[in-house]
Amino acid sequence: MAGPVQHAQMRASNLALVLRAIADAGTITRVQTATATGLTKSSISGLVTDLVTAGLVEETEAVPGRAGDRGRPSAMIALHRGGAAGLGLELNVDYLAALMVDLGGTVRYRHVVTRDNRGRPPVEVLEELGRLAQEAVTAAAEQGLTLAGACVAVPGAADGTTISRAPNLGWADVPVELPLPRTAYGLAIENEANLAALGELWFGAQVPRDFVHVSGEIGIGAGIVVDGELFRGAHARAGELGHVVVDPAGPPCSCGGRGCLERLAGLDAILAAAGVDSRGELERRCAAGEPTALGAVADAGRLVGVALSSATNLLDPDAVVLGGVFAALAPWLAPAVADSLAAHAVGPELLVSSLGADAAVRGAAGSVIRRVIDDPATFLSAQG
Amino acid sequence: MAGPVQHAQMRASNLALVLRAIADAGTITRVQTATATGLTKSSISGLVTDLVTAGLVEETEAVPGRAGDRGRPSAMIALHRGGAAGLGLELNVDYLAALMVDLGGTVRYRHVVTRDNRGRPPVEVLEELGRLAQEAVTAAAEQGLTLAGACVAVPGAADGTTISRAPNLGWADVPVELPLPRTAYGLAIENEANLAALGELWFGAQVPRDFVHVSGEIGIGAGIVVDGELFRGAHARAGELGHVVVDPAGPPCSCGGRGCLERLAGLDAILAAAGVDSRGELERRCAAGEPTALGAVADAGRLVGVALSSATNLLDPDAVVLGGVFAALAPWLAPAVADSLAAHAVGPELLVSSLGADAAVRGAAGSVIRRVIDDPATFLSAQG
DNA sequence: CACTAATAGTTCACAACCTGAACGAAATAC
DNA sequence: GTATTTCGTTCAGGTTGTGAACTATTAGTG
Repeated sequence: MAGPVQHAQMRASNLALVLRAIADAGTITRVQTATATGLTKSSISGLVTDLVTAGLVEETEAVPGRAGDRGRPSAMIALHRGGAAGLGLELNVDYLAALMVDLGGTVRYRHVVTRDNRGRPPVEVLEELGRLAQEAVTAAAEQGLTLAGACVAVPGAADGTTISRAPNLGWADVPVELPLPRTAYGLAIENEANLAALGELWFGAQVPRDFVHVSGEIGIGAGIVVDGELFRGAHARAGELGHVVVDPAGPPCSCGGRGCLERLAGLDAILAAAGVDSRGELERRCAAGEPTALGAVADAGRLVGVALSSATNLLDPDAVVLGGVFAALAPWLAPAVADSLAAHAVGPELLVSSLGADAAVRGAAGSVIRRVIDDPATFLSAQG
Repeated sequence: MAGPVQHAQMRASNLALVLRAIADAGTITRVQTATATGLTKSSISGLVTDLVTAGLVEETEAVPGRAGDRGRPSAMIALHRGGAAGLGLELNVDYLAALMVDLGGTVRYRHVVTRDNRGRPPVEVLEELGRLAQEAVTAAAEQGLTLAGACVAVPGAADGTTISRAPNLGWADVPVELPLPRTAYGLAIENEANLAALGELWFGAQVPRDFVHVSGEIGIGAGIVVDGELFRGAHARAGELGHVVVDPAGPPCSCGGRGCLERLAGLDAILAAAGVDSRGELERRCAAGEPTALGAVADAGRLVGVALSSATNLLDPDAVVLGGVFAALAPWLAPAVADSLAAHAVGPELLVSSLGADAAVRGAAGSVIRRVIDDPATFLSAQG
């Protein structure tokens, strides 16, 4: 599976193990770290020293100690929140965003520019995103943070550092290069629905380690998280919830099939059924208790529930999370989803996203932090 | 994620790496192993020595060499097929089976006893399975093979070494203990559909590393293989293809839902639609071109295709494999499955199981071999 | 206030393992 | 017969985790 295990890999693994133990605990002593990881005190000593000199971990002054107990008081260690930071960028249909989080997951910078990017030349949009990124880099420097890497969320599929296709933007095979300084982990590009799911995992409230995150927009996509990891499938095309068939006799879909969820319960379908032409108007009418609007949303909810019951039967998650437009419509949508989900599948909890539109950028920034925690050795060697 | 990496783990990892390289190559020299694994000649030397003394690897006399080239001829090493063996057992509704494979994947022993186990007391059935196992153990000894472990395939869910529920047998919470000698890996129990998928992966013809294997019987289950590993989900309940909804307005299912695939395309449903009362008779009528039977099978195939298209959209596999009864009915079923699959999803190849009813036992036996290859260190230390 | 007990963290000799270079082995080429 | 080439082993050297000894620091005890 993996490559050869040499001494360097051994060290790298153990550094990651210790850093993760520290991250999970928040604040912890060296001895506690030793018992948590299974390594000895001596090893922890050296590993922690390395992490401290790299600026990833710091000794906190606040020593709550084991008050009332004898013995030398323990030095508490924790992630160094002033050390590394991850830059998340988002290139979406109607906005650009940059967001930076520190090692502890705190948002240190946020800038969103709303503008319709359809029809704009890719180069121009990427240049604007580059300027946003540079402003974020400047802000990082001002705060004394070391940028560990960057990740761009895009509404489509990515392959390496190119956007292979982004249908809603009308883009295909657009290489992404941004004026960023050299960082330990470089630049990554990832689908926006996947990153939103990860954002929910890392920053959302009460989200388990196995769930399906539904990004309801004009299209319907899902990010599948299995045991805290993104599930991508063999060709990185997993999670196409929008084309799960909910009615074999239903209307034809642009994908060539019939009765796809997206065709019947995507935003366009809901708006049409409700007889309105904007998302804001739909929400207003729902809030006002307008029956046609409520009915349209409930109908969509039932179908979403059917699709999610299939997903549940196949993937066996702990929970299903409604995100995107579905999160905004949750007060009227969720009950119908819950009903039809409960009728067809056992088990999964139904949750509503707590992050709103920021989910994907936060997931992007978080993915950088995640890499630092999972592979601190690369960060150390990049520091020199 | 993993535990601490000590010297022993480093060794264990590298032993596995080398053994896998040898297994993948079939026959290979030490130098080739070094380049394949990324370890140095010196390391390979010691690692191979350990594997040879444990009896997992042997030096083959046949030295094809790089004929016509200068230099010392290379000694070829390969898996020692007379060394370790894995015992697969199957406890199913209408038969019991024992099957043994050696390290190279060759079947060294096979014994199937056909008998309806419904209504029999679990103790009695387990005793009979125990006798089958003992006969296999004797056969292993006679062939000079060292039993590395055993795995039992059951038609239901397993938890540790107990069958937590097996609806088609009417069993629940039955602990499984078999009179087996002490082995390196002990006894494992796993769902039959999952093992059938693994059997297909390891022993089937031309099966990719990402696929969904459909076990069509009275119930319909699926084994999901992702990157060569079984996908179990958060509660080991993944792959419930039988309860994917293919018609929200369909008839109620025993699970409480409506329009589940199993209710509409399970063996019982097909037999009812075809107006016959046995699987054999159904196959005869299909072979004879009887329109009602062919229609019933084709209808079921279309629904299976719909469910599989949903699975494909969610899981993004390379292929979909028809197994169990569906494999037997493939000549008449597969075209309908292929049509509806192609209409609703892009990509997956449609394959038919080549192993028949042996898939699960072979998967069970193979899972033991797999453990030997993945973790030879445990085998070494068990050998003493 | 000294002394003991207890706990945290560091240091250092030691062992396990991989590496790299040197070496021995076995064949072909001239 | 000698040089060349390739394979595999051996051994010194380096990196890393371990375990015991040691230092550091505090609370209790008389």
